[in-house]
Amino acid sequence: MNASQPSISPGDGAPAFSPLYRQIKALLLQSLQQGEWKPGEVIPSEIELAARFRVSQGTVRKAIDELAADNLLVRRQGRGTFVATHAEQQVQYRFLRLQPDSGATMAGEGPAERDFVACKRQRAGAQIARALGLRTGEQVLQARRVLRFAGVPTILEDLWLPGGPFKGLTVERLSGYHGPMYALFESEFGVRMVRADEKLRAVLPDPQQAKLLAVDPGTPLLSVERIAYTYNDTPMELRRGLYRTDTHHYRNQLG
Amino acid sequence: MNASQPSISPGDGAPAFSPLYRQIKALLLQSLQQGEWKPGEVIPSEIELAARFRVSQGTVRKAIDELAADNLLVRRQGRGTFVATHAEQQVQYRFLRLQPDSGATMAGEGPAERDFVACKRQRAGAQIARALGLRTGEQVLQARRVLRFAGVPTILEDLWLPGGPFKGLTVERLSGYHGPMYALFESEFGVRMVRADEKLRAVLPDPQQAKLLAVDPGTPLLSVERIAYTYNDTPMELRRGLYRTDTHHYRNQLG
DNA sequence: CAGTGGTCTAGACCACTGG
DNA sequence: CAGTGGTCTAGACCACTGC
Repeated sequence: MNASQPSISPGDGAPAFSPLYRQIKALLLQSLQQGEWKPGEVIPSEIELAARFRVSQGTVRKAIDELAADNLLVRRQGRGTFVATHAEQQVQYRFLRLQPDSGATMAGEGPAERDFVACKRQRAGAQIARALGLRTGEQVLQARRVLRFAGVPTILEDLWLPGGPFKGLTVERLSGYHGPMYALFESEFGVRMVRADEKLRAVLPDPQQAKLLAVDPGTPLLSVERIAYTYNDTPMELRRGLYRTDTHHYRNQLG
Repeated sequence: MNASQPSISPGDGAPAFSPLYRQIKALLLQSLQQGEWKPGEVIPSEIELAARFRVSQGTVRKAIDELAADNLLVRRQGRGTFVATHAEQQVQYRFLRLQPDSGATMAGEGPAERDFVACKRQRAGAQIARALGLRTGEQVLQARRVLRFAGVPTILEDLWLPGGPFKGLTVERLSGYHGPMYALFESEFGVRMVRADEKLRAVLPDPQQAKLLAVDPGTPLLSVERIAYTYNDTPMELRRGLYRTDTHHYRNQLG
């Protein structure tokens, strides 16, 4: 990497030109992905990184700015720049948009009570395999749980994880852990969820689902299908949730 | 405004210190809000603005960067910086997250067919008034429409607008306009919607709603309540939508 | 070719944190 | 008080647009 020589690749498909700070960003991403710095840890100071990449501090700064905007890094003035993590109280339910209809925050209701109904190995069907980027028949872990708030069952979730990265995950491990599930994935399996896509629908529960949520089978429920991704847009989790929306709602901000 | 003299206000409530570029940002926002530059128009170049505010180009740049991140401005290299608008083909359905289950984009289905069922003046009830920041009994406009895609009724929307800013809006005006409704609001009433909050629920339609959407009354539908805001976090529209999710889904990206 | 935004640098100084 | 990120400046040069 040389300041006066950004590596241009003319004739490329899409980006005929990549500015230096994006190349630095890519290198930082690579370090994150390879675990050089773990979630929650500090990364080297801007000055150190500038020296390492033989680039000005301003260029490193711009690369870090983008990674911070992507929620991969967190800047803290006077302290340093940290690798983002799901294991912090402040951002407990980072990917959960369900809120009680009363103004109260989700955390305000106290931590959810979690009951894991199952956790078992399976061979991936075509649909699951496609969502997780696996081949049909590869091993996946499947788990089901119910979340209760103030004693009321509110969310029923099924989730599928690729068997390889999550080898050794058991229902005991899941049940015994208190804190965000994605924090467990980080610390125990080195898998950090970076972003997710959700598809929402209104549906009616089947009898078993209705029973688990303690609602009448005619109650409309919000179906939330989520695919969560690690670095590099690699899908690492498929989750299908059923949310009760009689006392809660799904909140979304459009900018 | 002076480069060497950022106006610090010690003893303030929250921000004991406001950097220069944020003060510039506030001034630019004020100009946008007062209509000095209208949606779709170019704003002065960075160099001009730097001279006007007696600040370096870099400082103006950072202010504009934030406004662009907020989708209030759009930068176009080689051309200039423009005031964002809803009247552009590229971002036709900026606030509509419903997509057909097939990979196709919404626009790919061709423009929606719109039928306005009603548009009338009302006195705001307590709920509507609160959502729009009005007093109970103030005049509001209420409209209802059905959106069809490929002939299939898919969305039923009720919307409420404050009577003051939207004086003169009629069902003819709405029906005769082709293009995003928010673009009409910009050009005809000088109201630019900047952001919106949505609350989603799964519900069952009442008989009238079911009839308008041509579905069985037992069909679960996605209820989307939206409050849209102009500059300054002023609410300017309440919208209640019912979406069919048998052929479409609501897509959300979590970062 | 002039004008615009985009990148990169170097250096000075400020605000915040922790020992 | 040393070290970190945050702000601001000034100047050089690059990439893109339109005339």
